[in-house]
Amino acid sequence: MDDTLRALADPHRRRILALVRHEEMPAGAIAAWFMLSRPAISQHLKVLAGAGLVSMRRDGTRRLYRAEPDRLDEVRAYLDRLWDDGLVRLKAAAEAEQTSKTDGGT
Amino acid sequence: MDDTLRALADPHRRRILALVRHEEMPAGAIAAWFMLSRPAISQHLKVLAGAGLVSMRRDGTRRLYRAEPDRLDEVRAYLDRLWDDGLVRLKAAAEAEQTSKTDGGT
DNA sequence: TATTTACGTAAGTGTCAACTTACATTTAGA
DNA sequence: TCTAAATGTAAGTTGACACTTACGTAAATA
Repeated sequence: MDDTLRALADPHRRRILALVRHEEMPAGAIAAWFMLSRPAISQHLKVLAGAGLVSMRRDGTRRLYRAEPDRLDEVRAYLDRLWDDGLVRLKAAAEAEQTSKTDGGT
Repeated sequence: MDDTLRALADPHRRRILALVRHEEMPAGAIAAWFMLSRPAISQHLKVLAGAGLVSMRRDGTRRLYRAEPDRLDEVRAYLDRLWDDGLVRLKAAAEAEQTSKTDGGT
């Protein structure tokens, strides 16, 4: 979830998500919409894929990306719980331990 | 919206939000839950306040913080639009949520 | 096999964000 | 007014991140 929210925190990545939300699109076509280098887009796509927000399939030399709605639904569910649920306190404590483990040195 | 999503991208700030989601809490009490310096928490609170996710009121020397649910509702609405340009999925979510409480939405 | 096309990866750089300690500010009370 | 308590602000350091250019890789084609 942490990866997902960090991925969503970037405006360029949100634009990419909007582009591929309903139809798959090759990386080059995505990059064409931005005034960034293609490698930059490639790196953004990698972040989005790592967060589970997009999926990829090969088509010859091209790579077609498509949004993954399930992941965003999970974000929505998480935000709902963050607000309404009492369980979040426990989860927050759990994340605290996980933070100190994986995120040992910032 | 950009400020809000960046604010939510930090695990410490999400923990703070969970702590003050339903009752106001002084800054010191919030900081007591973390293994961070109080200035660090103070800065996080500033970010959250700047994003409109928490509000503050003075009580003597203390400052009581409280979550602002409206802002998170806006985040959810934004994510809905990001996916479907709103409409279908938002309507379904609204109807699903209508059972628990009445929510006007935007 | 050599070349072209489409794309990812590596390496390097500048900027920003999340901490720290030290100090300033505001309010309560003796 | 002086002190103590609660908190915010300033200044500085470190690490992460979003870029860039240069290079590597996989698939189609001649």
